[in-house]
Amino acid sequence: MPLHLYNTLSGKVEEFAPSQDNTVRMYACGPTVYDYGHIGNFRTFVAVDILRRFLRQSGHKLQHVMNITDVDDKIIRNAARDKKTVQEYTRKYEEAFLEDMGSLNLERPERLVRATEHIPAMAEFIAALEKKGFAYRTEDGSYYFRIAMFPEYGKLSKKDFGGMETGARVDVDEYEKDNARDFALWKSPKEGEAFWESSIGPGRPGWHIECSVMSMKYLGDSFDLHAGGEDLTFPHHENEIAQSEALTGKIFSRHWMHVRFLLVEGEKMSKSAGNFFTLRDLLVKGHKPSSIRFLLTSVPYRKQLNFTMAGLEQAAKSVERLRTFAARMRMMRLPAGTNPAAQEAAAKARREMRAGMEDDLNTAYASAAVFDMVREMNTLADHGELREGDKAPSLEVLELFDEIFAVMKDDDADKMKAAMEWAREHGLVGEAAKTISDEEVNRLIEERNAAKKARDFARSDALRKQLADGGIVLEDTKDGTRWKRK
RNA sequence: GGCGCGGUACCCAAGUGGUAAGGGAGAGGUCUGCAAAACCUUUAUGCGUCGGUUCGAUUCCGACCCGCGCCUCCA
Repeated sequence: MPLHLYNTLSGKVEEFAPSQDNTVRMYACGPTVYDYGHIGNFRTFVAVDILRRFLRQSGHKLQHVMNITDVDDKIIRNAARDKKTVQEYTRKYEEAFLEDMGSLNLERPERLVRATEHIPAMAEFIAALEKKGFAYRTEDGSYYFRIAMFPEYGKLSKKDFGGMETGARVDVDEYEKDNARDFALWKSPKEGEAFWESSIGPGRPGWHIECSVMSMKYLGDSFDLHAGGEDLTFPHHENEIAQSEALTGKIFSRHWMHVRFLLVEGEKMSKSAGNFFTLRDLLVKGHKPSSIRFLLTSVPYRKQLNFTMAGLEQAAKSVERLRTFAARMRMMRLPAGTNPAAQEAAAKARREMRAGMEDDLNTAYASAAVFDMVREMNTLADHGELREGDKAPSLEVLELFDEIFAVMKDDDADKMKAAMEWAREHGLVGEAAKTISDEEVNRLIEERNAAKKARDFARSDALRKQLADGGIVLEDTKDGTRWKRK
């Protein structure tokens, strides 16, 4: 079974496959770097990451382009306010974004491209549109796209713009435009704000043109998939289609994927509602990046996800269950051989996980398949029915799972520590709690085991308490002591 | 108003025309020096409400109620 994905353009779930070379050419709208990324941004980026990881697991090659929008009205305004260049202003947020991607185990797209480095190409693109009659220049030197020339306008967002004709009398509030719906391709310079010189005059690019130009430059006139948050469907993506298809006469992107917004504590996230969280806010508050990633993946991308602190706790426990199981499998000493029941449990999990992902990236179903296996293996292990040869297949299932979900590796502590250091540098928090090094942990565990052996339980419990105070949780098993960071 | 999505146990959530996955939480139990982990049992005759189609509907159709999103360069 191949992957089936919902396509906003057709409004249906369709089989998805790259059109050439087994390489998926995809473009995802990236961040506008005017601030730190928030949890809503990251739901979209995590969903795209899940897609790309699953495509690769399915044997496809990837050519994934993501833009960094480092020029827009807000950036230009803020940069002017702070008396900085646009580049100075955006660079720190761009770096922060890349760091945040790392925290959430988001893979780097094959290409990350900055809008400001493609301005000449944008100007040329606009000039070509003007030549074909799809764009016009207004008196102040701005350029607009003439929607009336593109009858398919609205096909992505399913909006009806019928009856809009060139010169038709509409309620125009911006008198310079031919039609109120015409959108800006290029904006003439404003007093005191940054602008670029170009072949079509001075100014700055509109938002939509950036994505058309960069996607086509690196992926060709037509490519396989374009993704973004649901709010981008209209007008952003609709406008990209109009610009690109007007120019080339070819299909722009064959497939459109839109990720639904998340809610925070049941409400739309907004600064005024007090439920606005950047990724950094959460890390500094002590939430693990793996919990955040797991919560973000736990609800399929087309469903609204209610992001709550309780949900974060639950996600943390779910991840812990999987990690504990993996550790148990690795440590357990078992008799040689295999158990057919265990072999089948692993095979089934593998099948079901794949089936779930192929069904429009049903991450909830896929992870349920893994949890099913975990329970069955644990039961067999408890009953002494697991064999040495059963470990590898179950660990392989976890590896396949983690190629996509990427939450198994316990590197949360390091990432959180980095976030705390950042927060401290920015005066957002006081001193971080002391952490115990791995070496120290192992030394204390040895000391405790010696105490246990001597049946000095008071001493051993004191040592465990000491470790617990440092956030280290111990588990004694017959094959030795396991530990993890809380 | 236009377009669209959703309402499943205490919470999150999958799913199907034939009788409710998974995770978390709660309760009881097993194991263990204690703990942790793990396992077992248990928690929806019920899937927003009311009708209809059907041998049979949570799943299809209709109406209604509730929540939410986009339509404002907010992912």
